[in-house]
Amino acid sequence: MGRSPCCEKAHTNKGAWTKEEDQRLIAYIRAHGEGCWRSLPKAAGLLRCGKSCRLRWMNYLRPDLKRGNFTDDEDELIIRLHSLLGNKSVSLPPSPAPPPPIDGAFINSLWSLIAGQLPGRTDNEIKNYWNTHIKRKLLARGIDPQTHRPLLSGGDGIAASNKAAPPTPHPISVPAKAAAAAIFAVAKPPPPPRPVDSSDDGGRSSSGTTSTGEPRCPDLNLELSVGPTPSSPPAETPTSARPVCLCYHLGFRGGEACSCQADSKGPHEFRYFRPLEQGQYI
DNA sequence: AACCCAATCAACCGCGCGAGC
DNA sequence: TGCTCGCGCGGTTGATTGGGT
Repeated sequence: MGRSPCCEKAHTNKGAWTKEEDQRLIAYIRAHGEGCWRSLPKAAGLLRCGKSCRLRWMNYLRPDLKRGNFTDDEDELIIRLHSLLGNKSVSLPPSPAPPPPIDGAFINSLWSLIAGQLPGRTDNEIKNYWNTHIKRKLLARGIDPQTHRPLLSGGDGIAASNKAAPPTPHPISVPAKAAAAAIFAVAKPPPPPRPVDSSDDGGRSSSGTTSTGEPRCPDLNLELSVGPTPSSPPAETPTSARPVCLCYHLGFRGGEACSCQADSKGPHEFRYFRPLEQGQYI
């Protein structure tokens, strides 16, 4: 039997969007908000597939998108996050406690997770950027972009490294979503439904700058932690459930990337991540 | 000026997942 | 419990652009 097509393909436009189509879509979403993508094209008078409308809005028309080149900070963050979440699985040592429940709307998968840490960037944009720029950058550094391990000299780069150093079997390999659930005990709730503001700024304040306009060290909200939900009282928290910030593991120090601070007893703990092995790079 | 090729990125496609019935 | 539907993700395609010859 099979799935019904997502739209009536015979009567939909394909290819590049025209200005008029963009205007129609923007106007409709401003008036009615996002959602109901399947019925949106008809309601908005667009001869487009609902998926196509969603994609166009998400990746190009949203008012809070940041355009322009990626910064070095963004580059490095993408690399670090990819090294942790890449290849659709993340390795976690055995943990006695199951991962905390987590907001599924906020925790998605690889590219959207990374996009979630880069305000104003979309998963599609990051994915493209990864494939076109960062892969090459890592290869130039002698790092396999898939495994984040050093490439072996000689032979054919990636293939050689994969042959020689297949991914180490890890204690637990979980799909990205489950891994994310374990990693990201989100320190702030998912953003409220974005009010579709007619002002041009429309939420752009979340795009890496503070209200004063100064850059917020890539406003990464990198409070990646494992532990109780933010509502849990910080005091009295048993050691086994203490929030674990991963920004330290990601290489950030002294609150570079998040507002948390290493306590006086030492750096952040990162209980749920195996420290890098010798010779393993992020 | 014309052609070729690589890089870039918007958009498409197929599929998986979760919610609702 | 199984099915359908809608959403969203990752992989891929194809048009466009820019640099080199």
